[in-house]
Amino acid sequence: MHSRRLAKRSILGSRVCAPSVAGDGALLPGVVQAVKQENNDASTGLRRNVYTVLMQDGSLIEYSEDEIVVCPTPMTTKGPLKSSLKQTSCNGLTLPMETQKGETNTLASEPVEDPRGPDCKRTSRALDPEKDNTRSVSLLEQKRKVVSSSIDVPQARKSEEEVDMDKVTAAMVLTSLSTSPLVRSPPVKVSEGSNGSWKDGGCTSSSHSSSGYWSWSAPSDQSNPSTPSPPLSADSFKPFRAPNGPGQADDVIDEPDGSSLLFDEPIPRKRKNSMKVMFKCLWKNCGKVLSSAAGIQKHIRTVHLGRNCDSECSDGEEDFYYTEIKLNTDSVAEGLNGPTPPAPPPAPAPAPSHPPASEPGRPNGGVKSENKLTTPLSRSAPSALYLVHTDHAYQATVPVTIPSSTSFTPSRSASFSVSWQSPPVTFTGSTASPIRSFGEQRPPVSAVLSSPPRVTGSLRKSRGEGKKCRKVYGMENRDMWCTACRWKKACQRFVD
DNA sequence: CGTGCCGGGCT
DNA sequence: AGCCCGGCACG
Repeated sequence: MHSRRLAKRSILGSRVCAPSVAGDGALLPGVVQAVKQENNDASTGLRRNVYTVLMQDGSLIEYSEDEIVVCPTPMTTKGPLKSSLKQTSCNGLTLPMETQKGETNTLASEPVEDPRGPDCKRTSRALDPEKDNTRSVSLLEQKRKVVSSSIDVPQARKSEEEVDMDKVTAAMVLTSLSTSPLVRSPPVKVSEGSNGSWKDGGCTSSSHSSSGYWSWSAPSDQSNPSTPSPPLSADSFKPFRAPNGPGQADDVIDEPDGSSLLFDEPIPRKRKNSMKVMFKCLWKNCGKVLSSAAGIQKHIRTVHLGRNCDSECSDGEEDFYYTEIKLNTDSVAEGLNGPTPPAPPPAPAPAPSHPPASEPGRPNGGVKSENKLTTPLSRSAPSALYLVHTDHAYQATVPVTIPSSTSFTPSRSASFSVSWQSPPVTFTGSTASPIRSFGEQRPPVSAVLSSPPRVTGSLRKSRGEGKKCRKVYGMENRDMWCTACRWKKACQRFVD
């Protein structure tokens, strides 16, 4: 677990400057693509890191850590490409100018030696495991700044464990938001070369997040008591993805309590959380549902994006075209076997009106059988969505349109705001044109007024129209009703 | 009038 | 909190 984390927060992707091959002493910018340790001093057992640096000209060169230095300024402040969406400040070593301009943030003043810098712990470990290298330190510090200036991290707090979890959580949010695989693995594709293609750094975030509205109040701080919407569970972060790669360890970590948070809604839910995660293609008129992220990515890549290369040359664009949905296998089963299966609604067009379900974006292994789940359940994507809906009873979800331009490159210079409270995820600027991809998106307005759509006190909730337990099971089978129905409360099972 | 479910009472 | 039910409102 730890080893994984280390890898996750590694220096990979860092911008550095390294002496040119020409040997003229000039320092050329590059991005760390890989790090390996070499045991080149047998006597002392000293190990040194060797960084494989992707140079601006596209060449890959290995340098020892003494040879490279942190690149003082980003080579590019523009054209962050897709990375603009990637709020992964953790991995984000690319930082917007503003952040670097020594704005004194809380952490900057922290002693560098302190390995417990809230957000850089891992980074530091990964970077500088066992030596005291000033350059490394400076690199470190830079990173620290990056991170801390992007995210407001409380300085002193809780136990280390908690801190850890928080970080994990935060990372989760970021990762899921980023919906980018680039974050996970060092890009192999380098062609764009010198300019603006250092997507790996991927975290030019803060400049965009300015308009962003990050409700960090996540699980612990549900500051909006009147919000009926499900709280931000650790799970909810994952949905978007984190299929393969570094995310794994953390996913595992969060799993246990994530599920409990998952349905933390006013309604009691007795049923076990037997969820199945599926990935649905959001491409217009497609709606293909696959059981693995890899599968759906591949599908999108090949079918919609017309790329034939494998995941390695993916630039992550696929991520914007699919969403994760959660199937409550319980309900499904029940529906299928029960007396009167809850017929899926007419399914208004592609209505991923809900943020992709929340379930550990657990790496679903490789490309599994793509049809395996295209069975009863998945075949009807609508029903899947339906189920997703039912889990958020009171969260009147209003399908919305997002202001989107025609650009196909999803997140270029996009700014967005996200509120975990209720669905609103709003985009400004160009977004993926094929349908809304980020789950629920609403017009900015509603995002700002984060108060969820709720029936106000006096207004009685208009009665549901769908079948309810009573109708479905009849009075004689009262024991089959959902508890709410039994108690004459709003039915939970067949939510409209 | 049947039904969904709010509000509130009881345990 | 879990359970139950009177009674209102909606269709």
